[in-house]
Amino acid sequence: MTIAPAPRPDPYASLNAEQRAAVEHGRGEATPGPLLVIAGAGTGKTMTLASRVARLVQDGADPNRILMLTFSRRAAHEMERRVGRVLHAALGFGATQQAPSLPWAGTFHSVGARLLREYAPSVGLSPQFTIHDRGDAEDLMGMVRQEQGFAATEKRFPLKGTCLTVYSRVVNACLPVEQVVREQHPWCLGWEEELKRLFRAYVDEKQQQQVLDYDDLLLYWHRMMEEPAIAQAVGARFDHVLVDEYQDTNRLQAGILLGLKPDGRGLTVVGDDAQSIYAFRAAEVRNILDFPALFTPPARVITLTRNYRSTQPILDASNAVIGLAAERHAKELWTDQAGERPQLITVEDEMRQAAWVADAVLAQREAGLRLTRQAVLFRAGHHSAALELELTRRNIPFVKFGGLKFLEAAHVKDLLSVLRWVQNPRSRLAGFRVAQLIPGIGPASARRLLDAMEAADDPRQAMRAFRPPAQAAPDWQAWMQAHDALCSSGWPGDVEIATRWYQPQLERLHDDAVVRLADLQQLARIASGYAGRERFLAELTLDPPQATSDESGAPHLDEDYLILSTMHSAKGQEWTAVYVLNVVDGCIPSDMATGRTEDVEEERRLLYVAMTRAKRHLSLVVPQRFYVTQQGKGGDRHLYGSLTRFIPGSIVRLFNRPAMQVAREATPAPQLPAIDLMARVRRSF
DNA sequence: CGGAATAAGCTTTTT
DNA sequence: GCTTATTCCG
Repeated sequence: MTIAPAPRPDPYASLNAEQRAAVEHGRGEATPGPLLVIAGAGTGKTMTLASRVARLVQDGADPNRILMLTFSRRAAHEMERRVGRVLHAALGFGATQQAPSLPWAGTFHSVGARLLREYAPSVGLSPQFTIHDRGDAEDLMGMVRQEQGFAATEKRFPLKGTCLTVYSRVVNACLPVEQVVREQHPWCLGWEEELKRLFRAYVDEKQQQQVLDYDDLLLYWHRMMEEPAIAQAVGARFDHVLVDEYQDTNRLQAGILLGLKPDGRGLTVVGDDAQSIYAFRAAEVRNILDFPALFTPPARVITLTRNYRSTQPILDASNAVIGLAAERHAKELWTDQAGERPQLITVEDEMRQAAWVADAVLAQREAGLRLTRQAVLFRAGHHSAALELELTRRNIPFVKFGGLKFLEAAHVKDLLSVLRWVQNPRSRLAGFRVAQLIPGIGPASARRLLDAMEAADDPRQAMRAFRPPAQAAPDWQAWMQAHDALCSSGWPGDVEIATRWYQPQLERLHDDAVVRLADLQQLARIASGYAGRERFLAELTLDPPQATSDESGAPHLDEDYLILSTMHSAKGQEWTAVYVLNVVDGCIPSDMATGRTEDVEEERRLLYVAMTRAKRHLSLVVPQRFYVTQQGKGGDRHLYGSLTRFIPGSIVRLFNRPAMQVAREATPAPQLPAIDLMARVRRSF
């Protein structure tokens, strides 16, 4: 049977004038000048960027020479999918033909890792380097902090996590230690010299061990681009460089881009200053505000304001919230879609909040809206705890984005450390962790072993020569056998060997070994999808599994499930119905972030991002009383919350406020959960 | 020296 | 609630 060629619809037909201008910018020129697209929430940003890439390829650009940088891995996947789709249509391919893919699409960090590995020999870096995630970096900082004697100072020295936060900001914002401490961590004033000494030791340690942390991936890339010859060579590999979510880039990233394309030709950046929510990670809004003036002639600026996602009442409320922001690129989103007003729901406490959301979700589902089209958003990972319990109780499947991580569980880190130590015997961190898993070996013996390995030319030989304490001898023997097997085995059998060695330690150390073993089997499944041990270790750090589901087991992909997500992880996503939890001062803005006005402004944008995720239904929930488990002194206590300062009286009128909460408070009768019995009966078949 | 038990903080968001 | 530093015992 032959398939008749489908009539080819113009893939660009649905673009509006501004989008089309962005897509066609510089067409016909060999190297288009720099372009900045200011794309408000829901204005078809991804579509526009994908169409521009497709247009370029269709006009003859080589996909291998297009660098597409995105902020998150999730966005990178999405972009690749969309580009593929537009290209597929544009080139008139049949159903079975593959559109060309973009080999250089990824996050700054992953592209950086790839380039660094490639150029490692010419910049004095070991191509074998391993990558530390945040947890590893913190552990290493902790080790150095201990070794330098800062753990036992008279006055309390900043904790390892704080040290790493300061260090990370120093690197990403390109600022001196003094300024970061003064502006971000004033309670650490007085420790500047010690911190600098600590950071020097930390850097030495990383180089000694041949590891890079997240910040290094950008820092080394940036430093590499400061060498004109290398910058020239790297820049010449790419005809077009496109950057998504430009408002979330930091100074290092901006510097990298400028190194790649000093005159801006071939450079396109897209973003929305109103959605800048990563200043805590040293993102620099000025990057996008100042972009046009970096070049002569200045970059062209195109602004997209027509919203295709939400209804006008949702936009009115969102515009009003962001309208009170101190400084921004003025733009008002508009649409021609009518709809209901967003809701402002007041409930008594977090329990009622969870019950209300569960009810609302089920009601929407009964009305025909699949769970995957609904999402619950919140400021911090733990804000969803009560809701998760309620959902589990009611058997509503859900998947949670953001918050706790599979890779951070102790047993998963143990197993990964085994693989990493074998891969890179100079990794002191992995070694320290693994060695102490062996019964009879503690910090002192581990240190002796690692010192010997560090001093040796061949660290593996030093390990074999190591004489452990007598009582540890049999277990050490078992480790060496596993180690040697791992050195000579193939992939993905490695994971099995490592697990077999680790299992007795797991059972000895943890009461819930069975549950944890299941996680390791999960890890083995993930591992089998990678080409080899090195790739697995490198990519797992940069592209960890993003969603974790509750312990009752991950829902199958074909099942319907509700989305729970932090507001940060919700960026770039959209759902038909969105519920925002804890819209209360103290949660949003978080009381961690009410110190400086910039911080409060970022929280405002965060609420704006959350609200603009909604297509048709938006509900903000305000519990009047919520539990805090902070500030240890008096233990847990209730706080009486008031509606967030971002929705003052003048804005409240843009919402519907059902009076139901009054009835709830006034009713002395015990609260019965509202259930849809009919629906339950139907569902049981 | 190793390891368990006890005491004492801290608690956002992500690559 | 969960990690980190100290203490004490084998």
